Amino acid sequence: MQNFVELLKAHGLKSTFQRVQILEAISICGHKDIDEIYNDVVKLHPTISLATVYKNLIIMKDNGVLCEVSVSGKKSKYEIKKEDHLHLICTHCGSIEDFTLEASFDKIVNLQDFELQKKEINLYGICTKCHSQKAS
Amino acid sequence: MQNFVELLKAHGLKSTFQRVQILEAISICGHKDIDEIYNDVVKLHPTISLATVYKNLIIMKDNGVLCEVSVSGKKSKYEIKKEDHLHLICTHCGSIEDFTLEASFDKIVNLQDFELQKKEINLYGICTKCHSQKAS
DNA sequence: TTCGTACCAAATAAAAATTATCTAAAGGAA
DNA sequence: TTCCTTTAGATAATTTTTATTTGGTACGAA
Repeated sequence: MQNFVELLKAHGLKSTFQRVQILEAISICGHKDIDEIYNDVVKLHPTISLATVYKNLIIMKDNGVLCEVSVSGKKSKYEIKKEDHLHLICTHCGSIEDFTLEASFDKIVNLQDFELQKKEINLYGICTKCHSQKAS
Repeated sequence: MQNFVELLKAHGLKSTFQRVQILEAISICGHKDIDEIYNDVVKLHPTISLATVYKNLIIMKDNGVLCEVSVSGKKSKYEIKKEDHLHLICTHCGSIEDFTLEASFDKIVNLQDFELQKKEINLYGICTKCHSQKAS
């Protein structure tokens, strides 16, 4: 359990009951999509609006508190930002497990007790073309 | 330029004008989202319905003709299925470049003339729990 | 304290995206 | 060609996401 009040302030965001509840909900299992988050928070705070959850997920993502995990064919999951890591995503039950390792990719794949079906590696950044345009 | 008629049949799908046009549109730049595909195809075939594009993307994905590339914060892109590879996604212009390499992850990252911001590695498969349930 | 400002939540409303339904037409095999 | 099955197109319905409006609350300055 982290101190989410401080986490929010450290990123320049006001700490509100709703934001802390959203972060609490995510931290329970590490990854949740918006419906799971809303369903969790609404139990503790029945008047919360789904739009509030949308807005706060976006603002917390933009300010580096959260990361969005794009999952093929499903709604994005959100996780509290931490160092880069792998996601082992089960195509059957949808569970996501984190896996931090600095080994080579082949090593990772062979080590796992996980029936691998698909590897998805996306590197986000600024491409050469955009980089040179920014400089000029 | 591939023979998309044969590709479809090889995956047990009927070859229709619309499906071939969708595949042609994707193959031009390698990755397109649904709006880009629709805008391309509608020029050649003005009566095509957006729902047709949706339906065909899903069916061609389910039958292994296409892959969905989840892009954080944007609509999924679709690509014609091939061997696993990296995606270099520019957060500025949205361009996607394929990068096939069997080197270690660190090597890949350092080699690139690409200002890396975020690594997203998702491995899809069947987790241990689901695997044992299927066996029983 | 009393304003004024800024930010936020909630409640709609609105817009956008996706899926379902139904009928006519096209594809593929005999 | 003929038949059967699948698909496309049109439309409606649903779902998802975003925008707008209103009211509340915290904070600082006067």
